[in-house]
Amino acid sequence: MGVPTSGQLPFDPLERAGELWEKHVGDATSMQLATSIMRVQQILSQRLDAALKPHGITFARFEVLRLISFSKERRLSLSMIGERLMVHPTSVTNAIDRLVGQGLVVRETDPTDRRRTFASLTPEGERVLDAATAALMDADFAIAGLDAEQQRDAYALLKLLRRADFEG
Amino acid sequence: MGVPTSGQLPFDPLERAGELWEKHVGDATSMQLATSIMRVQQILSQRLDAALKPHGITFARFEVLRLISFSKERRLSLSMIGERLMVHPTSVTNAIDRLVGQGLVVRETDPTDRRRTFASLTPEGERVLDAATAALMDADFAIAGLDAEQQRDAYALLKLLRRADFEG
DNA sequence: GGCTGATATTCGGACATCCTACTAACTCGG
DNA sequence: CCGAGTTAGTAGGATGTCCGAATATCAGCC
Repeated sequence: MGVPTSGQLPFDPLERAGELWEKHVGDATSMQLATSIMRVQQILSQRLDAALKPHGITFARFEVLRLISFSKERRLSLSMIGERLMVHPTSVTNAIDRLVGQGLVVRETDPTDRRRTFASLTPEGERVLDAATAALMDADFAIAGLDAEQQRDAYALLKLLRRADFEG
Repeated sequence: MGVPTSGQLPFDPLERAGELWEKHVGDATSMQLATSIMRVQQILSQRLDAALKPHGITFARFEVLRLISFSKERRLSLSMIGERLMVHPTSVTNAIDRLVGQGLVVRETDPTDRRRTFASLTPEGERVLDAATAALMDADFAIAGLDAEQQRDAYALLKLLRRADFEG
């Protein structure tokens, strides 16, 4: 099939890359971790999107729906969504456009500041969010192979890499 | 600026998301790790591409150049590149198209199997690869905040998540 | 030897992300 | 009270990734 997840290779390509790097360049520790993070994200993204496919959304759109549903007034400005998800404003516009097109979200202009646009869930959006949440929990968020303690350890280590981005 | 890396938030949005998830849904461990991986990849990708920008390539293209240079005969078929980097064949075609357009790589048809296409580095490709490698090592592959032991720990944990994809 | 199936690559389309630039609207100081 | 600067959102373009489908070539079997 040629699909990246088919994995016919009899060895771990990242281990191989590390050996070659050590031989030709030098210490491979940081290179291996950086590359590893890129690969794992790719794998995870595919698994998560596959789990959500029956519900017609992607993980990126799921995160938007979830964030809106968690807000106190059940609506959020697009800029707030961008800050919380740490994505570019244009990415939010793109996601909201699609969600509106699917009938899962509606845009409302803030009367007190007409630059601002709120996004809120439609009843259908609520239903899809609930079903998608159940599907992701059922799939354990594609985190297979790590027990709860390892998951927390990994989270703590990755948090150190993110630190610089939420402390200024 | 609205840039995702500017981070004006006084709190960690992933911690906040975890608290809300625990309150409204349930155990947040796997959700937090999955989301964390997505975010860290995004941050890393931006840092790595920024470090490579002066050299005119992205991290995706850097990986292709590096892989070719490590091969025994200093050339690789596109399918081999896709397997090793665990990306879709069309992604390889895309990357090679751009590298050829930049004059860093050349395509050659395998005379013994005319379905196959080899990619090899041009002298300019070698130069750019060396300079890019130095830039990435200088930036420590954007892995700031983790010492060598933590980096190896994180790598080992992430490897467990990848396992299913290189063992069939 | 030729037909069927597998393999290698490419084409076109869909998504998500970024960046730069633009418009509209708000804020604040003189 | 009005102009300069800031903020919110969107438009257009570039990258990279995936998928499905098409093309070309090779391999094996009868």
